[in-house]
Amino acid sequence: MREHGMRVSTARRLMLEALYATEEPMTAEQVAEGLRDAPRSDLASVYRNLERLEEIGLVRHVHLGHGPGLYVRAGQAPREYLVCDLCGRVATVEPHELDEVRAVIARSLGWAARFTHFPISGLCPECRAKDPLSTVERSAK
Amino acid sequence: MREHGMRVSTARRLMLEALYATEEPMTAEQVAEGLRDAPRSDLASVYRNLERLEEIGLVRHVHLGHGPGLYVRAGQAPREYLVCDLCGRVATVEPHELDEVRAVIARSLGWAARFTHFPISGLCPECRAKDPLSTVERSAK
DNA sequence: ATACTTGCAAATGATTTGCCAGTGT
DNA sequence: ACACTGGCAAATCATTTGCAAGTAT
Repeated sequence: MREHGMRVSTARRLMLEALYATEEPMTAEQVAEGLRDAPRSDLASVYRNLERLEEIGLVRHVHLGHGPGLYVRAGQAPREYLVCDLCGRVATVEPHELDEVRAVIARSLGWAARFTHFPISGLCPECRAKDPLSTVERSAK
Repeated sequence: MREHGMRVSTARRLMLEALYATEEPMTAEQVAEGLRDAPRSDLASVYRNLERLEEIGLVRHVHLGHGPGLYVRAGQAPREYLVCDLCGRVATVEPHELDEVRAVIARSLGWAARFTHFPISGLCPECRAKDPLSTVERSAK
């Protein structure tokens, strides 16, 4: 952080601790809970800090559905996501599992796809099996 | 609509006219503008109706970035989207253009992917070329 | 006539901004 | 000391809900 002219405050330290303690994406609110012991916490500051930490590449965020944005620790090979439009299930995969998918997209469309910010959405294997031909226009909130 | 016990009001007719006049996804606010001539309009009603129309399959919605949700007319073969994390560009493709991508995802992961609700996000051909190795953690708002 | 619809006001949920006091360096 | 931070209150944006009055059928 220091390299970016940022100070190392307890709040920021605690936030990073919370975020780096797991791979699970969490809401700003959940990150704030990591500060509940500290003198005081405040969502506004948490949002401000999440933004700063994201700018310097220590944190990133994902949109996995209709809820609030989710924050995750950033890393060299960030995990990628899939969400089921029917049951809402979220699957997490290591980037290499999508190498082939990325290759096909690159070849056929010329885009360098990443599913770290928006997930691959569709039907998970279970719902796919259960549901008939599923027009699937209803999305699991 | 009638088949679903819904009444055919002018508001709804106008909303559908606005939505079916283009393939472009639009915000609830933009849909509401289609009613500006009518006696009065109201965003609350527009949202209520968009929800109903979505339930009966005449409308669907997409999330293409950080902004508000976008509504589009629903159809047999709904278009699918790609958005660039850097320049924000949105590309629209016909479903068949993604058949191979879908096939690979189905084979390797077992999911039936659709990019009608969440786009494929990543780097468009241009940004991909310009940007070096782009860690790309900053996403175009 | 009845039930579905709408406008309007107000509530929610998520996130942002302004401002001044607090504190790393 | 000085500039960056944090708390608090209030503003904003997108969307939802309650309710009484309006209107398709």
